[in-house]
Amino acid sequence: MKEHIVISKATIDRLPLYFRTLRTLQEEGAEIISSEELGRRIGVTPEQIRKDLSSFGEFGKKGVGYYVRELMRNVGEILGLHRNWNIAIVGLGHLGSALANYRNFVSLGFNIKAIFDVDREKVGQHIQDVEVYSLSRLTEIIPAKNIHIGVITVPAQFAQQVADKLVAAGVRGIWNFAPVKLNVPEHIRLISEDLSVGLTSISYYLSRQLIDED
Amino acid sequence: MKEHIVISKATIDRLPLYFRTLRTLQEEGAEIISSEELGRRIGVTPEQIRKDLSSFGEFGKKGVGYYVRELMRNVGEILGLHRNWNIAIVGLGHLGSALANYRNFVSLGFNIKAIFDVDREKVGQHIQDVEVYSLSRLTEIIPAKNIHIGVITVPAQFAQQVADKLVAAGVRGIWNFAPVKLNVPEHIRLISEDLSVGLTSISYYLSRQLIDED
DNA sequence: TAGATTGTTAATCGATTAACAATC
DNA sequence: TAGATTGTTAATCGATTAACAATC
Repeated sequence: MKEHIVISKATIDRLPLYFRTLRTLQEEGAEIISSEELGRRIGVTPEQIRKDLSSFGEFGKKGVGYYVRELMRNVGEILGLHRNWNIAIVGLGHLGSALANYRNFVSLGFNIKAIFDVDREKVGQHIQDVEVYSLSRLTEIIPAKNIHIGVITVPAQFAQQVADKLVAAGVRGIWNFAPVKLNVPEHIRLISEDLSVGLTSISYYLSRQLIDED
Repeated sequence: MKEHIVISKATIDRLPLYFRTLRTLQEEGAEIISSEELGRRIGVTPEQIRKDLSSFGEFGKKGVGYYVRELMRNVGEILGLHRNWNIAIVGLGHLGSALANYRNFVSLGFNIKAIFDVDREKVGQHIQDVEVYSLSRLTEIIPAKNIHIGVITVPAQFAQQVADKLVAAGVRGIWNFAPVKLNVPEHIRLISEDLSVGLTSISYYLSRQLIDED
């Protein structure tokens, strides 16, 4: 691996797409893939793919292409998917429940180890064999179960305090679905999703279409 | 509005964040906000905000700032949130069900008008007053209910055929949660979310941290 | 008026695309 | 060998940041 190259955020965001597509290809039985064809399947230019991959090493064979299985393994290692990550979901509402049941995460090496909620009715239940704990036990259970990543699916007004508790309890990454800006220390990796952004951006484009059509 | 300026994708993706924050400010009773303070709340530089807004018009007052209510109305209009959009959810699995129950959409002007699923057990049920129809009736119901946007939450292998049906039935936008690249005609606005991207990107950074710490 | 803050132009930075030598 | 395709450097494009005149 090349050590001193700065890898762009854009590249890192494309890697999961490469991984996903390589896995599909592998399932289909493909052994070799060119950047041309891979690009077509992903919706990215072949140059982009070659450039992205080249910041991590030389994975292809000139005049031939990339070996699907080998490239998948390499991209998987770059993404840290060769090891297992323990995650906890905080907030068993509709979204938290959907994520707790999402089988895809497991196949990527993410293991849900705990779920937290304040609702007494939910505490003690099991979702896919994972126990639901009272939020008050978060500080105790996060280190006990060696949780690396916390997923926040609580209402916006509670998100910051949940984030603070997760950080204090020792998680190293937070995946936030509450529509607020969270403040966390520098060393914590925070990714926020806002589900209304996608829909709103569709709304933007559709309104323009109507104007254009006038 | 300025007509001939090309607005960058990055700008459009930030607008929903501006809108969300302005709404919070308004609920807090703030009447005026500077780009400086707004930037702090959103996590964006003040220059960025002024630049973004200036592609649509002059919404601020020099030496003063922006009137919260007025700016919110303007950004809302830019995003097409001043009108109502009818949406349909295809696939009432865990995720589809979470989206169907997500109250936030309603407050932005998105009205869920229909839900489709193949499961006979689910057909006929109601989620928040919205009826669940058999997928076979999609072609009939989309135009009847004047659905503008279709949300795809079916398993990956069925996503393309659902997209085709939605397009044929007349939707103009598709919000896709299935982890596959969908092909749709040029005039259809497609936004794809892949929930595993966020988690995988956290995994990438956490693996690096470990290496750095060695 | 003086202080504050916008809107906009110019400078910088970063990411994508094009081109092509290296080589399988 | 000839054809194909990578890896990489250079050129282009686009987005962000800095600076400041305009003006409330």
